[in-house]
Amino acid sequence: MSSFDENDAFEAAVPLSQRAMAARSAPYLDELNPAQREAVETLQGPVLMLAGAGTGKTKALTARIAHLMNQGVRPNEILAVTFTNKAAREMKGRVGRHLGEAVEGMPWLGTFHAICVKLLRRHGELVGLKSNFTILDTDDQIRLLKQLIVAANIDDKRWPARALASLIDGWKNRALTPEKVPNADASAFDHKGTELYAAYQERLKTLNAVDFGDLLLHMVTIFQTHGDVLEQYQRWFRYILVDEYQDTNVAQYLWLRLLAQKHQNICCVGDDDQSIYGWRGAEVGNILRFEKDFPGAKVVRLEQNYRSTPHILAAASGVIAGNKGRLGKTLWTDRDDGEKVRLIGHWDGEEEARWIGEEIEALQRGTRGLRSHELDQQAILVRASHQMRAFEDRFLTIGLPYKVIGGPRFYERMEIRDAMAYFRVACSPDDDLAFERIVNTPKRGVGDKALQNIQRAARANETSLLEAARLLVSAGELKGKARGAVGQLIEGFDRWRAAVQNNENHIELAEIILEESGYTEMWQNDKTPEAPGRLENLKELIKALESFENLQGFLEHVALIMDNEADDGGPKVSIMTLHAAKGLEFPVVFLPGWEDGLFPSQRSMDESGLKGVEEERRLAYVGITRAEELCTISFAGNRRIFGQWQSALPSRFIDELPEENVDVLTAPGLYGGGYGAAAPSSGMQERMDRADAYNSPGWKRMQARSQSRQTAQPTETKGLVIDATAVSSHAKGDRVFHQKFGYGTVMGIEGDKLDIEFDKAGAKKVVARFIVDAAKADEIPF
DNA sequence: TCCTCGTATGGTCGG
DNA sequence: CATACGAGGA
Repeated sequence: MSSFDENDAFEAAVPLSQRAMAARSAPYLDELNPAQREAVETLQGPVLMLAGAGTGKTKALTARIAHLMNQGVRPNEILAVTFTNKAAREMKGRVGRHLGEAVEGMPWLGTFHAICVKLLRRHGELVGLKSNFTILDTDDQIRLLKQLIVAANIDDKRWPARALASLIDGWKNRALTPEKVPNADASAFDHKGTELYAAYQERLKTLNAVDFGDLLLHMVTIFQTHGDVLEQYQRWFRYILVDEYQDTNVAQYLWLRLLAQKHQNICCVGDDDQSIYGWRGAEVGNILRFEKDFPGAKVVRLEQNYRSTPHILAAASGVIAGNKGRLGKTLWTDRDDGEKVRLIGHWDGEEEARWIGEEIEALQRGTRGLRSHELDQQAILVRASHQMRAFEDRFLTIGLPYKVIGGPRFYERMEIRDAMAYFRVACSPDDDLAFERIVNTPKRGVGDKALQNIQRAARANETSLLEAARLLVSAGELKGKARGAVGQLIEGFDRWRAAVQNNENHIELAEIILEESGYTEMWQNDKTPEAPGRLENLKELIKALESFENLQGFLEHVALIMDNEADDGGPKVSIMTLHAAKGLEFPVVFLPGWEDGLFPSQRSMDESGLKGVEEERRLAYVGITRAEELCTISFAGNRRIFGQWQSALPSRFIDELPEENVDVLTAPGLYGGGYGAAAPSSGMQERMDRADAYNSPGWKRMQARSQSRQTAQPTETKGLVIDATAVSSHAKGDRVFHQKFGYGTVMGIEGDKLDIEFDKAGAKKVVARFIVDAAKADEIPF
């Protein structure tokens, strides 16, 4: 990453300040280029570090922290905020390495949300919260809102809770409490929006709960209304660092400004070209306006890119140039040219997945005339998570190891949420939402009626649901089956709660809770194919408890951290969304699905027009700049969406790739031409012209085949002839063996694919020719 | 109260 | 295509 020549040149050309001289021996400074060094050494006053993709931003940030400490600043005087847990973790690790010791000493390095939780636990009473408030996730939030909508006699079909949730989130992102919602928004949600918002906040208060947006909103409110508290922290946090500043929303911006007002020692790092979170309230305006907000701010541009080849860089720059109102940076690199960005069109999404799979294997073996790359050096970045399926299907059938990053989250699985609900009630008995979730899970004969009874009693006596249930049980007001079962459940919670308070071993306790409540048993008795997997997940959950001191600590962690990173064994190809890829880099990157409507996404364009397209374009920029050596963009002419075949045109962003940095590939034998062959000798603009493509013979042929494929029963798919005997040689219930997944039982047959419940790997769909009878498994020399 | 089946309906992106 | 929900029967 670094070059000594550079530093020599710098030292010769630029007179060093005394401080720099004094710190000259510090190794973290020697590794920096001039711009990075300036950003690191300007400790006093506001600094905006405009850091392009791959310009060593994290390095500069961590060096700055190290430098602060070197100058005698204590770790707890530094407030360092990031957006994602991933970024926080990485920074912790890097700072730790700089200092050569544990970073326990940096208590205020974390995400906005994590830091706000910490503050709110201390000062929550100023907004009516007890310090043990619970944090609702999106699911809880929606269910709560739905209750309120129904209670207000509004048709929740026409006015869905989801819509209300995003409306309220939007207000919270803009730091608007119910009283502050502008009149212009009064007509929102059938003119009931503001009213429902206020009701929701009230409800949260009585539940002693907050949602994600509240974490910021409440802290801003406290800072604005309690000068003494604000001042305390202004004095405390002498130095503030903010990562990904382009992604801050208004509430976060206000929060930062309030804290930095006094000493103005704030260093914001960001890249306006990588602002991709507008949909959740991010305001690029915050970064564009920095110099106005903090007069006298020093702006440092990091423009030397250490990550990508010139072709990749130029392609990315070409695309992003289409955006207006940028701060503007000119990225450069001294690396060798390398490969051009590769562009290829496919017949449909499955072809695309097949081609990419083969390409990945070829690159792994090094048979493309290119450097060979292990699987963990390669990544597929998609726009929308549903695109991942095609790749998973394909990779499963060819046995290509992959991992999905940020896929369906572990903690969002039903069984995990259920188990967590038990833990939540055990820790805080008035967590009504959690109680409601599990009071009839497993089935205890508590139906709608019984639950309504409990809720009525809770309202009448102003108690939690648990206490209300206790009353009803002892008063004998619950009927038959429910009575004994609920009584038993309450006894259980009393016991478990006592155990929590006695600080008994929380891991054993968790197991006991799941055992005694009958929850584990419920899944053991369940005969659906998912059940074993769910039990497995529960074990996983128990294992996760090991790294925490107690249940409360664990619950807090889970509320804020939702990523799962169970990673076992060998190298794997990564599949993730473009959003999840921000901040990462890979030698080899595939960018599939560049079709208008998918990318840029139709929805984004419909909802936000030009602004939407610009954000999508930044997403394209982020995608391309993830690649170090080889970047391959592809699109498919046809894709099935909702089970319907739909044809699409290549993305407009493809037109924006500079011709001289792109190699147009043709996929041999796919559809005898198509885009690549339409006009091989002319320039790329023409070759890739969307109107031309639409009228080209290749396109027509694609259309025609698209029609026939909808109805036809193709005997040939994906260029491979299906072996009829392979299909018929397995029957439902057969024991079979698969090289990668091991032994399993055939649950169903669908053409050439078999639904198999593997003993170890769970339910999978696998092509028949990869399967042998279990009895014959030993004979096969794998 | 529970369970099953049918229908409708919807799919960015995350702390 | 997948899931979510409502209606209806056990």
